[in-house]
Amino acid sequence: MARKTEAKRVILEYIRKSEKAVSPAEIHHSHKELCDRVTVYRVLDRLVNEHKIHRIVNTDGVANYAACHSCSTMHQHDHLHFSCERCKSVTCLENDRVEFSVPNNYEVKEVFFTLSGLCPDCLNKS
Amino acid sequence: MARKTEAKRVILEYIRKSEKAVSPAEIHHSHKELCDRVTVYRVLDRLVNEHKIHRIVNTDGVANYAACHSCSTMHQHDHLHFSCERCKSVTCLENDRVEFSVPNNYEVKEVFFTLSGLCPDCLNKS
DNA sequence: TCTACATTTGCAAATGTGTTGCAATAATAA
DNA sequence: TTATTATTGCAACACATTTGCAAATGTAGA
Ligand SMILES: [Mn+2]
Ligand SMILES: [Mn+2]
Ligand SMILES: [Zn+2]
Ligand SMILES: [Zn+2]
Repeated sequence: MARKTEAKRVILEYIRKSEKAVSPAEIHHSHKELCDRVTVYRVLDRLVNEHKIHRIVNTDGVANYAACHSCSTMHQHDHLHFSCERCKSVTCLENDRVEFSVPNNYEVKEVFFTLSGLCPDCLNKS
Repeated sequence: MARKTEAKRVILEYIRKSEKAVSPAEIHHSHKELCDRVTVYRVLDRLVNEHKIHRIVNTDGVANYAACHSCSTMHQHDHLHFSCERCKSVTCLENDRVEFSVPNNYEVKEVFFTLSGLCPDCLNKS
């Protein structure tokens, strides 16, 4: 049975309050006293398994995590993600869905749709 | 000015002949005497900049590379990719295009559409 | 063909992300 | 309260990718 721990509570709260998806390194840097770096990874794994957050692999290969909004029994994330090439931020575009055809003979379990370029912040500054 | 080197020629040829996208590690393992591991990375970077190949980040964060077919002046890859969770293979589904709406206030430069699950080979064996 | 020189390479070392083993700690069911 | 077991910290590991620098090499121009 899953236990309530401070690390889990604080990390989930942090992810839920964040505008952007966050990386394990970001979480650890902003909560140095909370727990070890390894614990961050383990807490994130648990939260993903409990459908509280989802994992987005950035275009540079680094994992980022964002809150789930309607994934009670299974993950359902067919929305777009935006990866900024300048500030490296990852944003869920929850309202932008994507249409595609499932290829023959493949069993699709998850989908990852990511656009990259410049986010609104970086676009303003340029 | 870009130079013709053996490493570059052989690596490009290998990628073009491959059915699946290939990782730097795969390239190096199958061409041990060709060049150093670091050179593989550098050659791949150059080939991407010259629009000869494109980079696909697998769902496990590892980079894979596949040949470009019509990217003379800039990369244009709005096709689907499939990432097999069992054998880790990455396949370009060049014929499967994706429809999406460009979000407001974002400047989109590249798109990455990846499905994950089981590829035909692994589906057969299960 | 020869030469100058920028590009490319090898090697060693570093960085960064993520994982694993194990003993100590702490949440919670009973 | 106590027993059970999930969770944690720490050290060590695995692996992908990058960096610095000196040596090698491709090629434009003499
Ligand atoms: Mn999302
Ligand atoms: Mn492709
Ligand atoms: Zn940005
Ligand atoms: Zn497969």
